[in-house]
Amino acid sequence: MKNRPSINDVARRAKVSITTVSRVINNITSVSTRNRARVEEAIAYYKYRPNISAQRLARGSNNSVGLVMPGYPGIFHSFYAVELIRGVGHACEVHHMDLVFHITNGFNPINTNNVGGVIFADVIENRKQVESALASGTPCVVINHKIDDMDVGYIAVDNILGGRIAADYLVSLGHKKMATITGNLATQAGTQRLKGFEELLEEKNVPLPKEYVHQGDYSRRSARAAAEQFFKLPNPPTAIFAASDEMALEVIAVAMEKGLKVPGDVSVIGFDDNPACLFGPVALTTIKQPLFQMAEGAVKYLHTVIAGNGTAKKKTILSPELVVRESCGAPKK
Amino acid sequence: MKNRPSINDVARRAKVSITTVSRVINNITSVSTRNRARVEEAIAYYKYRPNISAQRLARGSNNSVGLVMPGYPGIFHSFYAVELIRGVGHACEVHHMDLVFHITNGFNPINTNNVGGVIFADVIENRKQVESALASGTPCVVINHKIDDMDVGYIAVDNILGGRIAADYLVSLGHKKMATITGNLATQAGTQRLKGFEELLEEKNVPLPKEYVHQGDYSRRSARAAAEQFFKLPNPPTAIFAASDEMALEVIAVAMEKGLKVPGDVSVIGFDDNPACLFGPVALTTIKQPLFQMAEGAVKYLHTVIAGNGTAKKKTILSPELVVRESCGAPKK
DNA sequence: CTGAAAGCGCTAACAA
DNA sequence: TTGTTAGCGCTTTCAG
Repeated sequence: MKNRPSINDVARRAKVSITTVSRVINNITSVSTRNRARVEEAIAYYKYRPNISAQRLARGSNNSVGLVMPGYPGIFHSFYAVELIRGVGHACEVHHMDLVFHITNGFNPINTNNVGGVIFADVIENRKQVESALASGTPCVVINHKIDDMDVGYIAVDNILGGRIAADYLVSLGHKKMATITGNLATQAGTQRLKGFEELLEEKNVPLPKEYVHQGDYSRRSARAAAEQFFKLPNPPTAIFAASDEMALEVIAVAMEKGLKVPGDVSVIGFDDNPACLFGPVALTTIKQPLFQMAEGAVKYLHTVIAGNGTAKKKTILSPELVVRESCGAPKK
Repeated sequence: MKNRPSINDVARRAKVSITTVSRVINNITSVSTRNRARVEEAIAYYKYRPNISAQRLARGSNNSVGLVMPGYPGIFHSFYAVELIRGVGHACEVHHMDLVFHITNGFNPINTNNVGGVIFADVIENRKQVESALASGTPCVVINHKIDDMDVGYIAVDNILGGRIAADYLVSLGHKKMATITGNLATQAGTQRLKGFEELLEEKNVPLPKEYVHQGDYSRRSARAAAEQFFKLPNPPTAIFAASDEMALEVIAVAMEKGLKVPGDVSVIGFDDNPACLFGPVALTTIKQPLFQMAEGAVKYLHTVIAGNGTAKKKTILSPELVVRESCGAPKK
């Protein structure tokens, strides 16, 4: 079927030993220019590419990274997941690593046997998986979830700060009645964005009544339910912080259906900085979270750990950033 | 670092030869119950998992599948891509195959060296990649693009039929002025949905003036531009067929911004059956395309080809289906 | 700077 | 039903 040229073919044609071929493949300098040229010629001639399985077997190490995504429904329809995949995919290409995908229910231990390292895209109920991966000696890094009680790398955004920034901005605009639609509270990002929001409001002595906090799950559907609740309230909020841009977009949609103006009647602020925010009827003000960079950072981390050279920073916290566009304004008098 | 138990450890503990261990790993029946039990005990004891690189090297075959996605901007923000990834990921899990990701610019030949087969998620300007993958002896299958002049498998939906179904439904509702926003016309799906739409209209003697055809690219942004054009026309259409649900959703959004009722003033029909269609202000009527199944089918195809047993159907065409919800009605008198 | 030789962990004839 | 033996294609000592 597939009958590829092997290192032997190349060596034969170049009239050198396979060792020499191996040396040029691996960029080892101690090869004479003459031999190097011959080998390169032969490689080109055969369009030779080393067999990775053989390399891995011989080297005893594996330069592929597993990306494990929690498989809850809807995860794949989120900007979050998709941006992560893009970022990880891109970084893997840059570092010449293979990307292997695991979509997990969170329970079965994932097979870390055939990857050099694994990236967990958030950790929800799958701590066990991280533990067992770690136990097998596989380098791990988790994205967007701080874990300080395990010896695992992470790269996360400061979600508490994100919640605070949102609240602070709204307060600075003069709002007194601010509501929030949380993310999935099973995720650390969800609880922490809420926490930051609450914290800052408390510091500013702005009350946050229970009916102003609606538990969402990052989905448009949950945002719609929440928004409808909010607008039905006898004393509706003048500003809404949604824990994801997709939810924020849905809030705007609901508001417009009800004949409310954004930001005239109600201000809306999101979280993510999803490019989709630019194209709706109102450009969304949001908290930018550097997802793509987190993904890249995770790959880089594994890359240096697997290569075993240099030291990789184990715990990284990135800062979110306010991006002001059109969806927030001062409250109506 | 990673010092895994090998087949030797297992054999030693079970007091059998490594061959026997190999046999139980590979579910070969000719092993006595006693030995099988011992081996299983040893495997459990060491939590042994075979080294895939070694298996692949020894077998000379590779059970991983590469998924190559065209890397044009926005691809990853589309329902299409995401659904495909989900489907392929799921099917790979079922078949115990690894999924390796390639995001390609369409030009560099993709490295098929380390995969047993490759799935092309559509083919745009990357025919060359398919050719070279095929030339290297790698089984290939392309999704959503019929290619009859190459010896490659495909699994596609009948997009011409899809366009026809949309037009037919609109006509049956009594519409005379129907417009369409096409998909990216560099994709086969884009041109064929348009073709089917045009075809049927012609058969029914309904004119399709040039200003009723707007070239889109599956993105919300392009749909917005198109919709604004349509609604500005002195004689605007009473129904719009968008080649993707995301575009259809945007058309509805624009319509509502202009104070038009859907479906009262304008009917909208999409393509995909994206679950997001259920949650907007108006549930979207659409043409369902079985993306998830296409993805699964592609994996199954490769699986049987790689395993080399049984015959796999090389060319598969699936039918799209009309899903009636709320966004289409009869035209206003 | 170069090559011979010994594996990496596993599968697959082939014998027994 | 079992084990012996040769590799799969590559890296890596170790001599030269």
